Amino acid sequence: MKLASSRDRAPGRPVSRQVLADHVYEELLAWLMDGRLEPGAAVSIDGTARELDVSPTPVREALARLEHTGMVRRVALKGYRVAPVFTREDFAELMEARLAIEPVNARLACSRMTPEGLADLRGAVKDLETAPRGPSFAEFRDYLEADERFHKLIAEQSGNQFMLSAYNALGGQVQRFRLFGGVGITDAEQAIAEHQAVFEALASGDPEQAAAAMEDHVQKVRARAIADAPAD
Amino acid sequence: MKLASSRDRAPGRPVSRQVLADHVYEELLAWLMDGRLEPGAAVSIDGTARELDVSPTPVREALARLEHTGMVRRVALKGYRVAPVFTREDFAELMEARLAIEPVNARLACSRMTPEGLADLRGAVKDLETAPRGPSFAEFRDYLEADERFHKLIAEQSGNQFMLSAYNALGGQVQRFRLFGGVGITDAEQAIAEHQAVFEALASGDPEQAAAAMEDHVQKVRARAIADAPAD
DNA sequence: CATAGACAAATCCTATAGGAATGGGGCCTC
DNA sequence: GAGGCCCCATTCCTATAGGATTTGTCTATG
Repeated sequence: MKLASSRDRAPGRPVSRQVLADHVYEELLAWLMDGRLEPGAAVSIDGTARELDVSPTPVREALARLEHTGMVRRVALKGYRVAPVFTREDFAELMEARLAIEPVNARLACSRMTPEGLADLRGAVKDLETAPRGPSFAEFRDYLEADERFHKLIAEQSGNQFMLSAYNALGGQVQRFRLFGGVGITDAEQAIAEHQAVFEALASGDPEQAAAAMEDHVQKVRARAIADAPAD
Repeated sequence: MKLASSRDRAPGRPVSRQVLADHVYEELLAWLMDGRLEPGAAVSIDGTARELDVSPTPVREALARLEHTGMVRRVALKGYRVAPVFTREDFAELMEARLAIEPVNARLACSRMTPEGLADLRGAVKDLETAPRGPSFAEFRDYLEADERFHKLIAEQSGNQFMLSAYNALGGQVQRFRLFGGVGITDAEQAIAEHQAVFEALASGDPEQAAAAMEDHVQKVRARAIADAPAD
């Protein structure tokens, strides 16, 4: 594979303002979410560099950033590995944390919601409704993406950089993908209804109602996931 | 300055299992907390490498990790800078986030508290009481360290890796140091009393009481800080 | 057959070198 | 005198090379 290097761009074009390490970072992120890198698999620095046709230096920098997100783990002098699979305990902890953080985000976002923010949220809900949700990963990828975007938009609209950081620390983007990695979407109808409820609560302008709707949603997600959890 | 390289160790001695990038990371962290690197100051990769007598590669890796903590910011092709100073809005957002996260941590920690955890907390409170708190940074450094340790211990004792990540995402360790950078400690007596209250609530084993004590503490910290906030 | 030791390949880690971009200072032009 | 242009020093960014470490395999020995 060959990444676009900053050297390759045509002269005069607006510069990309992005360096190779950033491209490598996003490429690795895509690999993780595509399931191309399975949990526990080793991520060789030199190997990845050869694969992407870059030198190990930017790969090293990209992995250093990824490590802090929890998606890969590093052991000194041994290299990087994709973080291990989610256990039931991990899932329970994640939901506990989401219950602590996301209703607060909804409450804050509700009181500071802009028309543009509402429009973005409406778009995410729409995408959630129309996204295909077949059994294979490629088919429900868009669904999960819209789900994640909905929650992330609320975190951003909270207007609180630390709440956004805390939300991001949950690793929502990827944890979500990995959670359903072998399961598929079985609760789309209910989940969509709950997202609509959250959206309407936000649109209504009542912060407490928004927080309650979000809490209800997360709790129901937890209940459904526990009900048909895959074996560890 | 010269960092200990893995090459320097005597043969046969147990290997350090730590690489140069880790040393650089911790050294930079210390610089940030010592105030040796002021907000807004540029952190040159090559310059830092020369200063620490290492090559730029491990410095680059260390900075990539630091960036994700919010302590330094990177602009592509321009380099790293220490994150700008806290504004009043930043502070308000931080306290809002702490109010959302820390009482939950206290509640969880209370129900899962171990005797060892309680002993550690007791030690942190003791250190808080006995730490000097003079006007200069070096003098109240230990005080802030004990304060931070107290809250971090509770986050760890929560037994929830995601709540701990969320807490760390607030940048507690450093934000705290930077907050009081030019102010000094003026509320030690009240703060110590509140920490003792939180500790006793945790020791009592009543999760709701622990959460309430923590919420009370954070709200009072906010109130006091707003009262005598430095000009932006 | 099991185990310990040695060799080899792969990998990580660091240093060095050089191309590329940025920022500042001086100079020229209008 | 003001504005624009060019040059140069500094710094970032990437590639390459080589030493150090780990791991798998193979062999020899008890």
